[in-house]
Amino acid sequence: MAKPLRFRRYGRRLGITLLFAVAITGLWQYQERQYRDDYTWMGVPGWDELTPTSVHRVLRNDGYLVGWSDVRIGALWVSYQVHAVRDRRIGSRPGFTRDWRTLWPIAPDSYFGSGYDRGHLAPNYAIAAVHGRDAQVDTFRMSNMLPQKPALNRQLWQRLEEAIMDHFAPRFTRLQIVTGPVYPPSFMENVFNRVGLVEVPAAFYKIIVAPDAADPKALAFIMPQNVKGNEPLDDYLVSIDEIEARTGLDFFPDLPVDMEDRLEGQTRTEGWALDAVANKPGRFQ
DNA sequence: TTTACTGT
Repeated sequence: MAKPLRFRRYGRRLGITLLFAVAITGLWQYQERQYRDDYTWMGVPGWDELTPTSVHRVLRNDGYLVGWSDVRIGALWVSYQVHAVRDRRIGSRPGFTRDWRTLWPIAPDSYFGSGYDRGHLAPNYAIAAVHGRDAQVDTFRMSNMLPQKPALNRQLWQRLEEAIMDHFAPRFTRLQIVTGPVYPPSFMENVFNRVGLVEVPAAFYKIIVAPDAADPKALAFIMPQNVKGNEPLDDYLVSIDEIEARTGLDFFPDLPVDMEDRLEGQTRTEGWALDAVANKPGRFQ
């Protein structure tokens, strides 16, 4: 007699729990889709082949998404959008913070004494100017940092980020940016090349897309760690296909096939006026 | 000030 009653009660509790789970999952997925639409174009980056070094999970932030790898112990990509802004003032630089979602202990002081900078993937200035203070604070999470040589971080890379906001963004309604690391071909040969737990990339890529142009345009760069900093930006132009080959990632997976070749298979610079900024000196010399 | 960071 007691048994069926207990079972009924248990069943009701299970039903309520399930209902909650469905509701919360639905809400979460709705929010997830919202984020993906706001921060990506033609789909979230994925992987071509299921290998340990290409698997990642998505961390959502205010203003940008991170594809986080628990094998590299670092981001494989960040995705965000920018547009030209009239008010160029931003808040002061917030402090670096731990990101508990990574589970790996990566502290703000983990890079101290390594000779590497804590290089932003989603940049402080652009995210702050376009998406506001909360988003700016999120860019200082350690999950958004990778070890970057000072000459690259403070000069060549900084010049590219400045060109995006000052020169490219005003030419189009909005830009979709995807940026991240390029690792050496052999995982085992680089496996102990780490700052703390974070694997040191050999180079960094940045993809810039103007999606709303009548004929969508893309620019892509790969910049190695060892640069002087004053090189012309266009020395590092590549196709998106080359970045896909060197990272194992698949960018803009929802692109129609005919557009894919034009956008990803070639390096086309017309419409960007790259010459006007390629040799512009950096702010920090 | 308005674009990086550094055992500040």
